[in-house]
Amino acid sequence: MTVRERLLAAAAELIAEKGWGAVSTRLLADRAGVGSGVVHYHFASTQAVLVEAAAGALRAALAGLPDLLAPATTPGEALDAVLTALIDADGQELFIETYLAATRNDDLRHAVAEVLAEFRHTIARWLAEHDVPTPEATAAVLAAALDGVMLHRALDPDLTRALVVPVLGRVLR
Amino acid sequence: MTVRERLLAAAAELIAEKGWGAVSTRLLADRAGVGSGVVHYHFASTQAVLVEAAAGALRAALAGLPDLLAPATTPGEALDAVLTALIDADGQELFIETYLAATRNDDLRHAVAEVLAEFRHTIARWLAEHDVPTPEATAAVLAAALDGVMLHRALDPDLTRALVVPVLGRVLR
DNA sequence: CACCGGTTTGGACGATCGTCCAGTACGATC
DNA sequence: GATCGTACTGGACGATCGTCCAAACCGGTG
Repeated sequence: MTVRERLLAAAAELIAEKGWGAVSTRLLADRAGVGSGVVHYHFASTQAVLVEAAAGALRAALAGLPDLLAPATTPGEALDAVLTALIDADGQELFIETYLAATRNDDLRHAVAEVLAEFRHTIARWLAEHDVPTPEATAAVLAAALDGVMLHRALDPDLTRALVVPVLGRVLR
Repeated sequence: MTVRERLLAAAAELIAEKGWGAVSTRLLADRAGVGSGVVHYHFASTQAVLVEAAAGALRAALAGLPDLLAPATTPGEALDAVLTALIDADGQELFIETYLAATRNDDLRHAVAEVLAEFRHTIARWLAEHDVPTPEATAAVLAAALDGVMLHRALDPDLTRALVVPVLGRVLR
């Protein structure tokens, strides 16, 4: 793992842990186990590290989706698979932080919009193949609902998969 | 409007505008049109202003909900009313910022948990009165889904009320 | 061995942070 | 008019911020 990669990994951890606005150059370097000056050797600015790390984490999460969705034959199975993956991901809060940061940074906004569009498209394709009505609109709302569940789960662990799937499953009928 | 209230109003604006971590003492005082020292005269710390402002905004939004929900007779009408109120509120991003900050501040966490529980309860009561199955679980998921829609709307204005209501309405049947 | 380009270090710089406090402004009370 | 308590101002303090840079390090080449 190169120093550059260690910095990106540290950034992803710290955004989720401390919040986007609380990740500083030195905190980043300390977590990566390097001197503080190396951040600006590999990146143009501290913000640039955060943006690249966040966009990378989003794309990585998206990459696993098709394989996850393929074996599901019923809406309940599909929902269950996606939710499990999202809950297991350590980056629950990272995603939310990234969405908020994207509203204030144009580079990040474009990256997030791209990933989000592909996420919706992947979901919509599965929905269309399984005869769910209005697949595009359903996918858009489902993506939002899933992120909302992630957000609320950070405050209320009782919002379990077993509770969410039956209710959200009604959307897919 | 007292200086104390002006500070709280400024805090609510700035959290939504700049993000929780980027609201500083002097930014707060400037927006409220007062000297920078007055913040620590009325409040114990800058964080305390943010917490009180955020909790107050959440409670204020919750206070209008019952009156909003009362005239609705169908799930579609109820959803439409709640979504309209949320979208019209200037504080879309304030709520999300507050949720994230609550994961890192115990005082705020308790305040948010309280408001969220009452929000769910209000929704659940309406659902039970209109014969929607599993009203408690449905209300919990609906609350999360609505916040998710608010979050995605900040990035994609195409996620309109007209698109969301029919899809999310399926949850209420 | 000397030398080199890429990598890393740790500290300097000015700006801004949260907090604190001596001093000012001002209506109420005597 | 003198005194007082509350509300407020603006600047001082040390800490930390992002950024930059001179110097050190280090494997590969002459």
